Amino acid sequence: MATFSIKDIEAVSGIRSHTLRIWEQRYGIISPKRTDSNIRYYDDDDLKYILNISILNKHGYKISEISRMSKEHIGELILKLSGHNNIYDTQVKGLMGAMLSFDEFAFHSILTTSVIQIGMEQTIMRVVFPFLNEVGVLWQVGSIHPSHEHFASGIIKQKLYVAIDGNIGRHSEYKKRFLLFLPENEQHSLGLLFANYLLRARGHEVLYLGQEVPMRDFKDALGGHKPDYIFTILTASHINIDKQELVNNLASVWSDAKILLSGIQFVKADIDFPESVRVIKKMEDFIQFANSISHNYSQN
DNA sequence: CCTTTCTCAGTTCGGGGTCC
DNA sequence: GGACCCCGAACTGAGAAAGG
Repeated sequence: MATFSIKDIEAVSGIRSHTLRIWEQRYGIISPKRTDSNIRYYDDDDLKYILNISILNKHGYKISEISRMSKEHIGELILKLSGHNNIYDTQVKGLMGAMLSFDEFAFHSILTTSVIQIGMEQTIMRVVFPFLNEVGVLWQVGSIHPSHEHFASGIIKQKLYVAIDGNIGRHSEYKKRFLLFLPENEQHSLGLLFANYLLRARGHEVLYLGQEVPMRDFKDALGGHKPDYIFTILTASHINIDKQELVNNLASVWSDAKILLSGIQFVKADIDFPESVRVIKKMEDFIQFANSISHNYSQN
């Protein structure tokens, strides 16, 4: 079971640490365990409970009122709120709680409800990415296990696969050909998968090679597919790769294609980008680009 | 109806301890 | 040694209740 410092709780829940202490003192609302030197630490259940309290509090419930509610009642109210409004923070906190308790049903239903309410794209942009951002905060401070991240990203990927499936073969007359891949050792495929979905939803043809693609296999795929665009993402800082060489290789390997690069490692890299290369700084920019090449596209 | 008082919730301050 | 944590007390602001 993971443990969290009061600072971790503050970072994830948005509740200031002194406020947490005063809640504890005045309302006995949470009673974290203490180290031998009297420092508070919180477990998964505590964090989930605090996230729920924070949601109710933001929806106007008084803290004194919440302190008198049973955990079951709080759970019921949260489920109601997640289902009946589209304030994204509620969904983000809900996903966090579901992840920490490995509650697959809750995780699925929050995502599904959101997709029904605001569509797949907005769910990814406004709920999933902010959620992953918060996971990243906990990840950096070492407060969650890899299993939590795998659990969450597994379900999110599953949702994306289903959504992608629904668009297979639906090509528009203005379709462009895309080749999507991740360089060797780059593991974070969610962004690429989302790009796959965005493009297919707009009627483009996508050859999705996924992660761990060696350059020679990549070259084999090019001849058959003849892409108009090649898109890749590089985010992981630990990858020992010559980025300039990778960029040069990509620019020369299929000269008919434009190269689209995204991910922090390209965005902040000190590289000479050939003319055919375009760096996409944010996912919003990719969506804008995808819209600009997609005639008559309207979301959802 | 307006002012005063009370209640609630969050913030600030100061002093001391713990951790890295 | 500096960042972080703990605690209690006092302060602040908003809103509700009381009362003249």
